[in-house]
Amino acid sequence: MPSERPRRRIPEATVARLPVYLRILGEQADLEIDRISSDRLAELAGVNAAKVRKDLSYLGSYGTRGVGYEVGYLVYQIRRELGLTHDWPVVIVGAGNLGQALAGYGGFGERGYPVAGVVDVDPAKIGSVLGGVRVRHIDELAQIVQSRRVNIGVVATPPAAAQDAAERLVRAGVTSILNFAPVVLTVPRSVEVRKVDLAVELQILSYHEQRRADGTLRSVGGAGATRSASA
Amino acid sequence: MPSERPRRRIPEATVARLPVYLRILGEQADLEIDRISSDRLAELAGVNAAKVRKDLSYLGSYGTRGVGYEVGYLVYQIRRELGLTHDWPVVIVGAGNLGQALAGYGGFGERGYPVAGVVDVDPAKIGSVLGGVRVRHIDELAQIVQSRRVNIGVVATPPAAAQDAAERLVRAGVTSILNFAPVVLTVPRSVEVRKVDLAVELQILSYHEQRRADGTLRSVGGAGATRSASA
DNA sequence: CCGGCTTTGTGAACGTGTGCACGAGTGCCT
DNA sequence: AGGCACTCGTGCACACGTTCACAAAGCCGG
Repeated sequence: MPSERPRRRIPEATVARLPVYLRILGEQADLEIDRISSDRLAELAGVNAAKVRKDLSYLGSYGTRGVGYEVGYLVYQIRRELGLTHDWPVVIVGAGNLGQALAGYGGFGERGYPVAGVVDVDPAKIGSVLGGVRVRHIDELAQIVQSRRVNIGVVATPPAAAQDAAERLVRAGVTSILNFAPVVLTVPRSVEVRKVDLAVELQILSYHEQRRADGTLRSVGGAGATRSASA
Repeated sequence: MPSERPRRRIPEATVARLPVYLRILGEQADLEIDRISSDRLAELAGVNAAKVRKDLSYLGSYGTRGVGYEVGYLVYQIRRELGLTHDWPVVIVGAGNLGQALAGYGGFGERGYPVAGVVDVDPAKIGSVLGGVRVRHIDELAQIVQSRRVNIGVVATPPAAAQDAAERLVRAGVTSILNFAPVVLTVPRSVEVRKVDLAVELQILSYHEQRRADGTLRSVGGAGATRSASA
């Protein structure tokens, strides 16, 4: 087993697909399938086979021509590349509707992202327990981040409080933020931000519905072959 | 006021940014600001000014050289392009943790996406009320979709049930799906799917953290100028 | 051991998205 | 009225991402 790390830069688009491959490969492993072709993986992931091969080639993880890829090895490689060889504790800011749902979700910890803490400004919320974690005051944020070595923060506050939450996270030492609030966060360049915005997703869908409606001189019965769809 | 609709095809990347512009413009309108330059809008949206101008040019909505854009008119144009001139009722499949959070969220209806119904397979959940909507059995899905003219479905089921949920939605006549389950849905080409996947987002963040850690011969104190970050 | 079948890895072409730079209008001030 | 400062709209070049197509490489049966 080669311990080489080619360490080439992996394109963002590829990074975004690796988690999907990883999940599928895990499912295949559970089914005791230990070899898979790019064609099959592409089908399961809903993408083009050439794309799969090119994506995997960035890992330096070689498949075997004429045979395919070894599932277990691929899982190992992708996990390493995504930094999933150890846990990444996260801290959630905001114990409202969303914060509660996230903390109670449970899928966090199982997937390697244990909730190191939940904080809020509202004294009424402090002390209540969400998913096994007690809600603490936001002033304790820095202490939590440092003692638990947290790198990833989740912003689950109302829009008006999100920028402040982000700034506190950054000051506490967090370097990656997952933002659920519908606002554009301003942070230092060195901090990575990803946004999950329900309203944006719905509006993109309604744009397409709208377009569809405009051209509604066309067919009524939904024709079209079946295909796989990802994000 | 020109009633022309240039109706050019708008690039996907632009479509994904229009909702962000729209939200910002709405905030500006609330502040009684009725004119805005591409520079200012770019700053607030965390993007390049040229990109803003190019994006807006697809709308055919013209700004005024030397002055900027009229906020109200821009809002009107973007809303129309995104199909926000009328409500888009949505139906939620799955009344578990996530489905409950979504239905109870409230932000749906306010933003033009009223919850026309919530359905589940579990008899124990049926009848309970979420966000003013009673949970009904999944067999009533088609009836809800047709009577309420629903085009958009939300999949909030466990992974194993997601494909079935999607198929039922499609059969009922839904043409756009917002998928929260971590699976790749297979649907007819004519159906638009968007995915929101927490695990994927976290894994992308940890990839970057991982990379950061690899190169950790570099600075420790987080340097770097402040900038805006979007999705 | 050879020939045929399979599947990878990747060069090259194409399409999409980004950002600069500048011409072309517009409004304001003198 | 003329000049100046400002800001839009867009042509162009470049970067990034996707897909095709095929040579290279491995496996298997005879």
